[in-house]
Amino acid sequence: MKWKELEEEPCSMARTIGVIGDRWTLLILRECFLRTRRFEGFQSALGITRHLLAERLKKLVRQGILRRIPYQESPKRHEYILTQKGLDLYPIMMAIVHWGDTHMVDERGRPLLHQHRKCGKDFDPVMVCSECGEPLSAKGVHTHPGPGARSAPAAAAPTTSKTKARSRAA
Amino acid sequence: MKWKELEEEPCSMARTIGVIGDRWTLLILRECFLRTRRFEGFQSALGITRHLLAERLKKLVRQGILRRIPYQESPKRHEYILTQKGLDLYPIMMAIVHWGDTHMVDERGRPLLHQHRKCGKDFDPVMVCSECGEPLSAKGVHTHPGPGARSAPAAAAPTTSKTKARSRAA
DNA sequence: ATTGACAGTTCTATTTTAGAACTATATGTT
DNA sequence: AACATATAGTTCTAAAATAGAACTGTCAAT
Repeated sequence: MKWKELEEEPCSMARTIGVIGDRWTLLILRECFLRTRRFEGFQSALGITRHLLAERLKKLVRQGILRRIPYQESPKRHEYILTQKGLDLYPIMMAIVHWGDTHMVDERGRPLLHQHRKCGKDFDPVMVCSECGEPLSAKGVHTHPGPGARSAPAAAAPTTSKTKARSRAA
Repeated sequence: MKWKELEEEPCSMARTIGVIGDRWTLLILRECFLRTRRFEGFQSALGITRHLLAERLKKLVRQGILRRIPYQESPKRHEYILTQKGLDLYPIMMAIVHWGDTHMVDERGRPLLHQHRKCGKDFDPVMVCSECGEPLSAKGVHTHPGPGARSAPAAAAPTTSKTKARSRAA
């Protein structure tokens, strides 16, 4: 599969994965949320090759996740700042961190704690239903096709090639 | 960087990314949550090469995210089922889908809707503070080092190589 | 005049992934 | 008996992505 295609699939997850679903992009975004803004900052924090870093930053800017803003003239220098679209990735980041905190920590415990400014306490992120406020779990949720679904509710139109992907929505 | 190292970094995000942070793994997990269980099911739903699929499934089993369970003898056949550790990835999946629903849908709208069995309504996932129940945003949260932090709060011990990554915790 | 900071670009070597074909075991069909 | 089908892989080569290092260009400071 070419990863370009991913962004056009009728699946919100596939599309999102097409944009942020690789290791370096995710790590770059971590740095963004930790307030790194400059090329050298990302490079030295991550040990990513300069080539790939330049490439990924361009992609994130193209996708509207980062904005490239000049912070000095002569020589021209820019900072990379999260847009609102980028800031909206926060729940994904928190969910990833929380899973790691739950399943991947060693004896030493969590590397980083999160304090909610509003209530002042160290917290865990909890995902709840927007309608009733109750916590969500895989088993408590039923998925069904929405207006953007590609195929009829039941069976997807079979494709000709046997190795081609079936159409699958999410 | 070798991706093996990632799993040993003092950062819950890096460790998690080391396990699930690549395109195919994420898409395989999507299928798991959509109740795909068998090799051929994953293969035809995703169009992934059989080679990579076998490789990724092995890794997910090794990581305790999937369990390989026999469903028939002669010839021996197995299904791949999410463990609790795997089911705990649900908030990550939902967060990814929700971001896509918000920022990546076309005119047609969302491909898939989610209904909360408990309250019966179609919902969006909302990430809230475990302590006060208020919604979370990047700006409303302050991070600080926890017991597993590698370095002193301020500066990390500098590594020898200039291209080596600085230690960074999350 | 030289050094250093910053933000890249360019190059080759290595690793990963794509794509297709092949293996193996058992069942069902002609 | 011979052949096709289903399932779950493995093996192979070609193409693409990434690693690692060196290089470019602009300006400030020494």
